Amino acid sequence: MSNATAESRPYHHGDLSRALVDAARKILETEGPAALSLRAVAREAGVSPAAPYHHFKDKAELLEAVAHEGWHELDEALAKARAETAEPRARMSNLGVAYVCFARDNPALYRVMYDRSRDKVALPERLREDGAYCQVRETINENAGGHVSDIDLELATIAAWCAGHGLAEMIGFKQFAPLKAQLGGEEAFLRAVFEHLGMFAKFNQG
Amino acid sequence: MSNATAESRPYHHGDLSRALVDAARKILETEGPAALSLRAVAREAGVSPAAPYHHFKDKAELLEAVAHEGWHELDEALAKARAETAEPRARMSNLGVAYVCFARDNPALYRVMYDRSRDKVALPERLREDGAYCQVRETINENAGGHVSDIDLELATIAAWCAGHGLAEMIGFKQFAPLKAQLGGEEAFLRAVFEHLGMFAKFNQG
DNA sequence: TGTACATCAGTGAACGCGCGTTCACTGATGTAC
DNA sequence: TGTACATCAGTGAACGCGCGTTCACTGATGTAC
Repeated sequence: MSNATAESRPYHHGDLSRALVDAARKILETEGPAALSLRAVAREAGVSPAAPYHHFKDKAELLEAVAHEGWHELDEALAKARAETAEPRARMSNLGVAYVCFARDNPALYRVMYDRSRDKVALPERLREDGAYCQVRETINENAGGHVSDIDLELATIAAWCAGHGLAEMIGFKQFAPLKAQLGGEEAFLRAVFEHLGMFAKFNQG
Repeated sequence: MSNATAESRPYHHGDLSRALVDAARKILETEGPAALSLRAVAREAGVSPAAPYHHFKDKAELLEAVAHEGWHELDEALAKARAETAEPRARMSNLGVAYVCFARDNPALYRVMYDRSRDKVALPERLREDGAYCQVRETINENAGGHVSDIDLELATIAAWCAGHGLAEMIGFKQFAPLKAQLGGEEAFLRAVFEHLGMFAKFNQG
């Protein structure tokens, strides 16, 4: 769809920004982050190497747009998972599975998202009230029945986030294949690992 | 120490393999993984760009050597942390802190270690009985008093490993600074997060 | 409705760069006799 | 102990490559009158 089919493409593209972000994501998922050059993106979008500069200041700005889109989609995936049940415990579990599955399905995008965040003061998802981080925090708060100090809530959210991130980064490791098979699939494996984290035990004892 | 001081260096280096690995690590920690080119390593070691080829087949092989050294040092750091106490619960906690501190102190090396592992069937540390992974597993086994199935032990180890990895990757995030200050330092923050993971609650209830 | 013209969004060639790797070479080392 | 010679471990120049970015340009679009 995004390749240059010399036949029909008009001189003006129509929505090149969009097409460039799509092209970047396609390259990311098919060839990995190392292959993501501005020239490759332009090539994939069927456009000259200079064209992207009419839409993005430089390569970093395009990457930023890609990462931003990734965070947004992660937000949506978590919101969807969270809405599937009203039971706090199950919500938490669904959230964890959804998070890791997002990373599994978009591994290169996921890496770009974090690479772009690493040196920022705030993670993008923290900026919005409906962001992924806040959804996790609110779900933990529900689990605790609301009776938890701000600082404990923050720590628990960080703990959960880190556990999810660690698992997300490792879920693709070939290493785990036998165990996954033994447990009857990847999601069962995921739930079993979360179970073993005994996550949020602190807030779930009552 | 590794710069070319034209005065004294003999034509033959003596131990260029060693010097190249050192140079690579220095670049890694001062300029980050993106700056790690073979040419930069040779430059840092004060040697021509072709010299490394007498010691490593290609760039990948040098990276491999660097990663290998990293895993080895991680093993040692964990062994040291584990030996500091005989109390299983404290051992586990120390192991977690030591792991994350290793990553914090060698962030770029840590990333290279995982980048080199990502596509392998087995993680290097699993291959040796005294490796980091086995140390974690054994400590969890101690916590459980030895009464735990193989599969549960494996799952718990993976859970702990992922949690540690997630925290290790995020520990440097500026985001956490206020919370660290509030808790009285990075190690206190770390221990608090581990505490909130409620890790190994499953095996610690008795 | 038609036309002049400013602006927008492309092109394609070129820039300088650093990279991984190879090559023919040479200086230093060590070993056999 | 001395010497011929094979081997080892460097050099420095060169290769082709893809990159990010800039430049002068031009075709397409939209707006004022």
